[in-house]
Amino acid sequence: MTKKQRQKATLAEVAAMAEVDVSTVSRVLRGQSEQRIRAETKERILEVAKKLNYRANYTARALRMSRTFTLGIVVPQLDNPVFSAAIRGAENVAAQNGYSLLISHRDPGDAGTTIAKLSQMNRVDGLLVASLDADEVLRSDLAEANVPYVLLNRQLPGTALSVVLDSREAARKATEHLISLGHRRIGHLGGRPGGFNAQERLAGYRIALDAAGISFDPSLVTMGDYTFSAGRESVKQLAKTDATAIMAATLVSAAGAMAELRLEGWQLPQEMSVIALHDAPFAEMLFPALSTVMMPTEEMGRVAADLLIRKLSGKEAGPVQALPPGRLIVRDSTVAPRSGARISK
Amino acid sequence: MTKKQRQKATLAEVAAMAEVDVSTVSRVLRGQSEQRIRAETKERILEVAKKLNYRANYTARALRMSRTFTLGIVVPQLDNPVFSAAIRGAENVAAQNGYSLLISHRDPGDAGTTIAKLSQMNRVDGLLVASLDADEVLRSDLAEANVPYVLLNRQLPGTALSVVLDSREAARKATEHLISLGHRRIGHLGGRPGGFNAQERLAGYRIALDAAGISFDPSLVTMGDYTFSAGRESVKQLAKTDATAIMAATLVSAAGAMAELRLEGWQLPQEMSVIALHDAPFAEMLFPALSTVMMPTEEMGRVAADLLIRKLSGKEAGPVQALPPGRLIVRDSTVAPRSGARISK
DNA sequence: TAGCTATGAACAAACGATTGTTCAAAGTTG
DNA sequence: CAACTTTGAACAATCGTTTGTTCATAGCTA
Repeated sequence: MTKKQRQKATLAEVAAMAEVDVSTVSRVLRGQSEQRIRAETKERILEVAKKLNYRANYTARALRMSRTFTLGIVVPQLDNPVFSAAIRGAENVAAQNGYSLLISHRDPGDAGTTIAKLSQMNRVDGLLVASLDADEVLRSDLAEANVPYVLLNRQLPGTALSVVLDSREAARKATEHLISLGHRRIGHLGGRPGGFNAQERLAGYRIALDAAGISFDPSLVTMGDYTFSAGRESVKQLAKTDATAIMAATLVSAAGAMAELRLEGWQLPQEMSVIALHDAPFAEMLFPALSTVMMPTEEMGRVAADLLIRKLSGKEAGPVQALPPGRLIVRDSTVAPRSGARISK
Repeated sequence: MTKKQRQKATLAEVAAMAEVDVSTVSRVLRGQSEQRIRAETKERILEVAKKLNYRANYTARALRMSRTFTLGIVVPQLDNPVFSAAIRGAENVAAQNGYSLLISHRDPGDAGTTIAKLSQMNRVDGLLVASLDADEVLRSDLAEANVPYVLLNRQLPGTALSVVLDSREAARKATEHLISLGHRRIGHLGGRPGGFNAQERLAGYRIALDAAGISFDPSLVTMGDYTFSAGRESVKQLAKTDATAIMAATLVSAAGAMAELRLEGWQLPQEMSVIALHDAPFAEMLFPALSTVMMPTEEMGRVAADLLIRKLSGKEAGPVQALPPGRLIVRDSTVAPRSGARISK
C-alpha cells in the first residue's frame, strides 16, 4: 500500500528537502528561466518534487502572475446543442493550453450581470461570449467587461473579436440540395429579420435560387424566432402555397414545421421535403429523419478559445475568424417532389 | 459620459483614499468581523469603495483563505440533456453562494486524469462528479481526488456523498400509466444489468406490474445501453411478442424503438404505446410526441451543489440525498391498446 | 598574484487580500 | 485623580508563487 501524500506539498517544502532556495526550485520546475542551474542540483530538485508529488498552487501562481489561466464562457442556453458543442470545443482547447473553463449560464433575466461579475472579480483572463441578445443589449453588457473577449457566431461593428459560422454558405448548400432533387418552389423558415444570421441565411437561400435561375418569391419566406412553436406557426403560411420543400433555419423550427404538417395530414417527406441548418443527434430521431447541413459548432468553440488564448498571449490575430462551411447530411426528410400537385385535404 | 474605472482598484488604494489601514477596509467590506468600526469611518470607506468601483481580487482572497470558491463539475457528455440540466442547476446554486463552476468534459479516453488534474492543482474546492463508468473505474479515479466530492445519480459503497434520482419510482409511475390505459403486456427497454439505475428501473417496473396483478414475463425485458441504435435493436425482440406497450429507460432508446417500429410498418401509437423516463425538449418533437416521466435533473444539480457547499462549510448532511420522484407527462405516444390483436404484416 | 568575469544559487520584494495582535486615546471606576 | 477597561484602528504576519537583484565562489586573464 503506497503512502498517500495527503497534504499538498509547497515549494518551500521541496526547497527544504532539496536544501536549496525556493526560487531555485521554482526555476527548475518552470524550466523556462534564464538562470542557469547546475545539472546535479536540478536533478536533486526534480527528484524531491516527484517524491513529494508536488503540484504548483494554482492560486498563488495566479496571484503572482496576475493571470488566472481561466477562461469564462457565457451561454444563453445550456441545453442547446449548438452551445454545448461550442463549450466542448472550447474546453478542449483550453485544457490543451493549460486553461480551465468557467461556465456561466446567463438567464435573459439578469442580462449583463454575468459578464460583469466574472470579469470584474478577476476570475477569468478572458471571455467567450455567445449571446442571442439584440446588438445594443449585448454591446452595453460587453462595455462592462474589463477583460478581452471573443464573440461566438456574432459580429459587432468595432474591434470585437469574433468567430462566425458561414451561415450563408450553409443556407446555400441546403437550398442547392433541394434544387438538385428537383424542387423549384422552395420555402424558407427564417429568423427575425433583424438578426445577422437570419440575414445571412436568407442571402444564401437567394444565391442558390439565383444560381438555378429560380426567381425569388417573398411569399415563400417566413420569419419567426427559432423555436418549435414558431416553426409550427410559420409553416402554416407555407402550407398555403405551392411549395414542395422547406429550408429551415434551425433544427428545432424544422421539427415544429414537420409536426404541424403531419398534424394537418401531410405525408412527409413525399408531400414536403424539409432540410434544416445545424445538426444534432436528435435530427436522426425525428420522423422522417431530418436532412441537415451540419455546422462546425464544436470547431467554432475551438477556434474561439484558440483566438482568445492567442490574444491573451500577446499574439494578435484577425478580428473575425471564419469557419469552414458545413456538411450536407442527407437523411429521409428530403426527396424529389411528386410530379402531380398536392390534392388539398 | 461617465469616467471609466479601467484599472481595478485594490484594497490598498481604497485604504489610502479613505485614510485608513487596509485591514480596516477589509473588515468593513466583509462586514463579518468582530472588530467594531466607527459608523463614520465605515461610511467613508464604503463611499470610497463605491467611487473606485472596488471589487475584491478573487485570487488574492483565495490564496489567503485557501479556498477557491470554485466548484468543478465533471460530466461524461455535454450534449446529454440530463447533464446539461444538472449543470444548469448546479451553476445556479453555485452562483447564489458565491461559487463559480468549472466545467470539465471528460472523455472516456483519459479517464481519471481530469478529476486528478482539477483537484490536484487546487483549482477547485470540491467536485461534482457524473460518471457513466463502471464502479471500479470510477472508484480508482476518485481515489486521486484530494477534495470533497458529490456523486450525481450514482452510489458507491463507502462514505461518498451522492444525490440520486428516484429511478425506481419513476419507472413504476411510467409503467402504472401504461397499465391505467389498459395495457397488460408491457415491454421494458432496459439498461445493462450491471448498472445501479438499470436495476432500479426494472424494480419499479416490476412493482407496478405486481400492484396490478400482472405477472412478470422476462421475455418482455430487453437489455442494452441507452443509445438510439440500442433502442432499435432491442425493440426487435419485443416486436415478436404480444406486447402492446413499452416502457423505455431513456428518451433516446425510446426514440430508437419508435423509429425501428415505424420502419417496420407499425402504426404508432395505436399498435404500440411507448413511454420513456427522463424528459427533454425533443421528446415533444418526436413522432408521436413522446410521453415521459420527467426526472428532476436540474434539481439534482442544485441539490448536489448545495450538498457540496454545505460540506465545504463544515455543515454535514446525510451521505445520500434522494430527490422527488418525477412527473408524468402524457403526450401522444401512449394510448389505450386496441382491442384486437395486431395482424402481423 | 591581483583583478575581473562567469557561474550558480540565495535574498528579497512583490501579488492583494485576511486576520491575530498590539496599542493609543477615550471612557469608566473607586 | 490614578488605575483600569473599552473602543477603534493600525501593525504585521501570512497564503505560495515568481522574478529582479545581490553575492559568494571559482575560473581566467594579464
